[in-house]
Amino acid sequence: MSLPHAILTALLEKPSSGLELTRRFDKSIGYFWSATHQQIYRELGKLEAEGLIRTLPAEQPARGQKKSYEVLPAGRAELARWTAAAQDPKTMRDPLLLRLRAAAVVGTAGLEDDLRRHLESHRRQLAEYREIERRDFPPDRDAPEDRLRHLVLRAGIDLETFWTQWLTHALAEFAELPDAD
Amino acid sequence: MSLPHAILTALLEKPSSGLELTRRFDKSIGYFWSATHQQIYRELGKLEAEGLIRTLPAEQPARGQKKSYEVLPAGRAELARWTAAAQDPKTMRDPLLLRLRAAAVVGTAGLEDDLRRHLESHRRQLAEYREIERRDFPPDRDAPEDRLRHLVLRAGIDLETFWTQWLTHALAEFAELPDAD
DNA sequence: AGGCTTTTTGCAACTAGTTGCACAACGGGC
DNA sequence: GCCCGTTGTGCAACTAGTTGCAAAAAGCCT
Repeated sequence: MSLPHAILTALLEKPSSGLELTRRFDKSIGYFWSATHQQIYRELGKLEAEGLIRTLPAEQPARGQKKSYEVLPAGRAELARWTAAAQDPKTMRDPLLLRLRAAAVVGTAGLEDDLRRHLESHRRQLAEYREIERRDFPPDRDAPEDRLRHLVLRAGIDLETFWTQWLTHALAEFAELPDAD
Repeated sequence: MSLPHAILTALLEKPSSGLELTRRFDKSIGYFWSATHQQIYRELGKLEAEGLIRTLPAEQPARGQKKSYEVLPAGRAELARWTAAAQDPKTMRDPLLLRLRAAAVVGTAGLEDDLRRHLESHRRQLAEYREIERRDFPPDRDAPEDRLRHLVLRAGIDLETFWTQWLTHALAEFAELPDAD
């Protein structure tokens, strides 16, 4: 049950409307917890019904019929509770590794191209993370919240680094394999 | 839609009953695609209905009586198709990183213990992978299927290595943080 | 033989996430 | 004034995975 807590975190960082949240879930928070706008609207409704958030009383006119939400004390308390609660390590599920295992049985035909696509995409993500690090975490900033956020970003960077290296290695292995299937 | 293909792969490696599959999903295949026994039984039923697998002709089945399955040619073809098909990189979802991000807002109280638990669990998994590597992939074996399976295992080893390092680093940061919340 | 436990299979209900679409409001172009 | 694309919100149906429980066969004990 992480989505509500992802939303609470995002709203604490900055009160937002559903669409703004959706946009923010396409970067930042969404880098390690993705969500679609439908999920977000549904969850906002629930959180409001539970009294963890509320709509900000209307302010600037702007366009549309925007509803902005902010976190109530009960919401902050729930987030703190969840953050501190012990959770079991998630069960791993990686389709790409599964496909490689399958390829050991049914042959590697066609797989190589997709590995290249994945490599490309991990490289792009890595470059983006590095850019964020350069922009948001210059060496002199180290307020506690910054250090935690930087730590999370480092996890992203190191994970993408791992994948680019591993995929590169995998492609090299493929090149050496007899390519019958 | 990976579960059916995980099962096909497992059954091609060795025909099994539902419970045997469940056991195998607790190691090996399950290391990167976990599944519960209920998922597996349901999926076996579907795969049989679709004509991708069949029960081994032993005795007519009844509840509580073992049924073993094997993959039919159509099943192998479907697995080959799926393996070669392009798939988008999965959207990342990691509750632990999310909690760290939340901790930057609501404080780190209580989180440290759970990080230690996770570190312990990743260390255990890493040791297990290393043992499998030692046992199943001595330096002289390199048949093509072995190389692919070894590649997958290397991914597991490197991922667990990353997590142990990152968690160690995170705990070190925590030690330096003012621990008010 | 009678009951007790384990093995093996499975149903049903639930939770979480995805996909496809609907609809209202507003701004801009003509 | 009217169509049209954009912004913003939302419902409904579907797919995938989880949890809790139960029931048939088989072995085990005395």
